[in-house]
Amino acid sequence: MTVRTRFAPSPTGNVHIGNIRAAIYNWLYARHEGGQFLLRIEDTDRERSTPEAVQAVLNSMNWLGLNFDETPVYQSTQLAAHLAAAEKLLAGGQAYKLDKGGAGKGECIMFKMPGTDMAFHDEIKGDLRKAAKDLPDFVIVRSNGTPVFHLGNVVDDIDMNITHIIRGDDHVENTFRHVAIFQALGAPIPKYAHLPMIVNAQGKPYSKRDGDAYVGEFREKGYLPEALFNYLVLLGWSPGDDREVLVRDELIRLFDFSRVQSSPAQMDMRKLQWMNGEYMKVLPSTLRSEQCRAVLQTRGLWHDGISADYFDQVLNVMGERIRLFTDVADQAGYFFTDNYPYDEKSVQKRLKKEGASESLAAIREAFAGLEVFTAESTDKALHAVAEQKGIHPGELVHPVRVAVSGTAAGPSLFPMLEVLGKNRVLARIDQTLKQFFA
RNA sequence: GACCCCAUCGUCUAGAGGCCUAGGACACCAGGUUUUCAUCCUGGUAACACGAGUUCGAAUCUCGUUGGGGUCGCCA
Repeated sequence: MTVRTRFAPSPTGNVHIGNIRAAIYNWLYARHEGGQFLLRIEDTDRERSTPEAVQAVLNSMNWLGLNFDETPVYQSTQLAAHLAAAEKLLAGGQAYKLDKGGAGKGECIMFKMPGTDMAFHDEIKGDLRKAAKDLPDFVIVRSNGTPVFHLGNVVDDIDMNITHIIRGDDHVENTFRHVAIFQALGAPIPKYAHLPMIVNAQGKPYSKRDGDAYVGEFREKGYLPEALFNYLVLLGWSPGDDREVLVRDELIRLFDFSRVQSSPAQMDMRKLQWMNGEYMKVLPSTLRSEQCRAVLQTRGLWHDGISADYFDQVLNVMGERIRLFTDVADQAGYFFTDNYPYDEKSVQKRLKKEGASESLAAIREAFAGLEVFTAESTDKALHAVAEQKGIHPGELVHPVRVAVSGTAAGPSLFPMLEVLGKNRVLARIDQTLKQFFA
């Protein structure tokens, strides 16, 4: 029998990182086994389900490359099947009608638990059991005639021939109920795997307040889907050796429940960033520049005057300093606007110094006289000035860097000057002289 | 509160009784390279929650304690 897994999100907002990891594990396992990965939208909570939220789910999955097989099932269309199952249970005596009273709600349909102790095997947690007294009957159809989650969930899983249910830890308790329904309906019981939760930096469950918890936010912050995918897989699973940067095909080949952790894991944004850098290193340059340009556009730093050649040079000179796409705006914005901010600390350290203005002025003169303005020629010119003034080249390098970029950190100075070009460099030195030494 | 689950460096983890004076990665610190930053190289700090057992021997097995988490809806 071929393995069939599913991701069954309820579309009620953004896609949480914990949910998407469950989706990833479902996807990985199905691909590992050569089976199918299905999508079911559990949109029966009419109050909260919105088309936008459904689209958010689809977007997140698509971004991460979680392709699904077959047509997605919208749970709201399965109402008749759910109610038919309830009728069957009623007819078989495994369910009964009851007026639980209160607020004049009328009769609902209760599922009758077997009345015995229950147990099921979890692929990650091992054997889980529960005493009969802790397994009370529960509502499967509301008094208004609509099916409850437990019923719909199980009926749909039967309908979709799901063989493995991989979901969050928070469903462990539900599983006893679900197993009972499978049995009552005469359906084979799927295998279960409950994933530990992902907690925030305080070790607490993620809440709305925690940023970074939604898939879309990682995308906006400039992360690569491959990096997030790799990182998330490693959050709760390891291949058993020391490898960490594993491409998708390797993950598919290696993934296995026996190596899934059973304790909760914390996100470490710094490690995620490191991993993103690893993937950034091997990203084809056309994709890299496409994404970088998109960031500049949304930040309002892009304009038509930026030539493809200039843009290429900037990205080239920035090199591996761009670990996130947003770094191009955060660290290299001065390449795209003359109105760049001066970093206060850098100014204090490199400009507000004895002789800095004279040095800048001297360099400006030397640069102005250059016929060709390249990394080599500016390098030569700067060293000549240093020698002439009898100072260390660094005394000139640093002020020039801060003058033309506003910051003390950045690419090698001379290649950077070449990219900026003579006109810009001279104008920026003038501007700096005027602003800080006038 | 009841029931269930979990517990190795700051974080993610390796470890399925002797290979563990506990390994790797990120982060951090120090040094080297780089006239800045980053990269890169070298080195370093840092953990088996606690207590009893079982055993010749326990991070690994058992029990307890403590701490954390999940669930207890006519939400999903």
